[in-house]
Amino acid sequence: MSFFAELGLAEPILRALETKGYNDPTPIQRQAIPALLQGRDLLGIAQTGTGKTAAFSLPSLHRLAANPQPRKPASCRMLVLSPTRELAAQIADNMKGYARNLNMSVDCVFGGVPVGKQARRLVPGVDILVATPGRLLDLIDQRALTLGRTEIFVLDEADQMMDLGFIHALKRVANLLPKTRQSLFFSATMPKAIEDLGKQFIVNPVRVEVAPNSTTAERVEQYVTFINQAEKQALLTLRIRALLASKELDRALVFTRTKHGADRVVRHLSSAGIDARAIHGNKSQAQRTAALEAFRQGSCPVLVATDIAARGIDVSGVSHVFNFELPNVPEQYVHRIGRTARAGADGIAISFCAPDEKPYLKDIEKLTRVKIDTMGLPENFMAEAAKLPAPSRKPAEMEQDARRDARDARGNGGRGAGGQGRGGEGRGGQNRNSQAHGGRAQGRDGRPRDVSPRQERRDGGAADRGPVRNPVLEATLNGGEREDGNKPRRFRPRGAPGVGAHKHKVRRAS
DNA sequence: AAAAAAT
Repeated sequence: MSFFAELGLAEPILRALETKGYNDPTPIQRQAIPALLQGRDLLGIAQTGTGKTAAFSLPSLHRLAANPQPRKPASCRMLVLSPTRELAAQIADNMKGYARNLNMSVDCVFGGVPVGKQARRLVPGVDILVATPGRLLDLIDQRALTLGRTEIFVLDEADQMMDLGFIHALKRVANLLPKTRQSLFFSATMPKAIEDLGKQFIVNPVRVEVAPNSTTAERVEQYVTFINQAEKQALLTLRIRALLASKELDRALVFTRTKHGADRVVRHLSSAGIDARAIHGNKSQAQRTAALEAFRQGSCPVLVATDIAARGIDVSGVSHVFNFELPNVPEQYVHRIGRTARAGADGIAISFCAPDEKPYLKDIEKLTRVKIDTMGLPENFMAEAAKLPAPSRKPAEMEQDARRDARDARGNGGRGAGGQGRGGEGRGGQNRNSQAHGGRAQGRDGRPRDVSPRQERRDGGAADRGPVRNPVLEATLNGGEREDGNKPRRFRPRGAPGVGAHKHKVRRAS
């Protein structure tokens, strides 16, 4: 008999766990499951890779199954929100596994794919719905879904979901949920200010914390190499080449600060003969899915990502995490390196730190209370670097596209309608390129774009950036206080000159 | 300052 049985989980759930080969509950599961079975609200803080998904899934499934309800049209009994599409899909997959012996439907909805099919699937209602915020609200606005019968509300990566960019959507969703419900918030990091903000969504929560706030996974060996920005690319290429040659590297995840940066790194690695793919928010959903899948399956050993992949993504065999640039939010470092050393494995995290990034490194070391060891440059670095081939040039037309996009994002917001429908409904995952080049999304000059959802995203962003970024409005929403603990930022219209002099002081008051 | 998330 498994130790999960002692927690009081129902037999069909125990059998599903057996199938998966799970015997021992992790610490967060051991602490969270009894409280959740009682119906308590919960604030769960745990390192990555500690089984958070099961911690909220198992007791929730148990409670839903213990109180069976006929399915109600356009409603869900349990709602799970995730900050990225990939994470939502992963959570839904896991939950389907846990629910396999129960008569319980699990569905997942997110943007970047046709909405029609999703809306139709919701017509009879589902038991468990995993979603990203934008598409969820879209479906609600279309009357494809109501939340009036939702019994359990789960917020994964809760700290990120309460960040400026998400808080609006979150508040809307929370207002649509019944007052009496069970709410569960999970995250690996939970800054105090965010935790306070969360209290308006959650009632007298049990607080479960299995590791000190913001600690990094123990089994990750962490290193930092001090290097100029201009030399980072050569260093990354040489390091990965050597690690691949010596078979030390199974899979490597490389984090960059920007989407363009991720593409640039991929071009450099590719021209050096290293198979790498990029995943970031400017890629079409099909490209994102394909890149992650190739990385999972092992056909592509190097995935270059923005922070889109920093959280939650669970790929086994990630032996190395490279921080090509250091994250400026120190919590993000914890999430990033948590992509390695998952489920008992070891991992190595190597960060490249340019002179101007040293303050970030300091913040990270302060947060994690770890002094990160220095890793020197490889032997003959300069000579070896000089031998590397020049990267394939980014096509000039892409540069033009980028400039035009920037202009569009500043100016007219009125494109929206052009991006409709593009015949995607029946189409499966692959071959989405032809779609991007097909029905829609040519530039104004009619040239097809490399990436389909970008333009819409930009416009949408421009349209709602004003209110979301407005600290005055934020303060109002938060009851008169800036909840993030930062000094209010001055609202500045796009394109207006900034206040660069404060750059460093603003970042961290304490 | 960047990234993510709807069309």
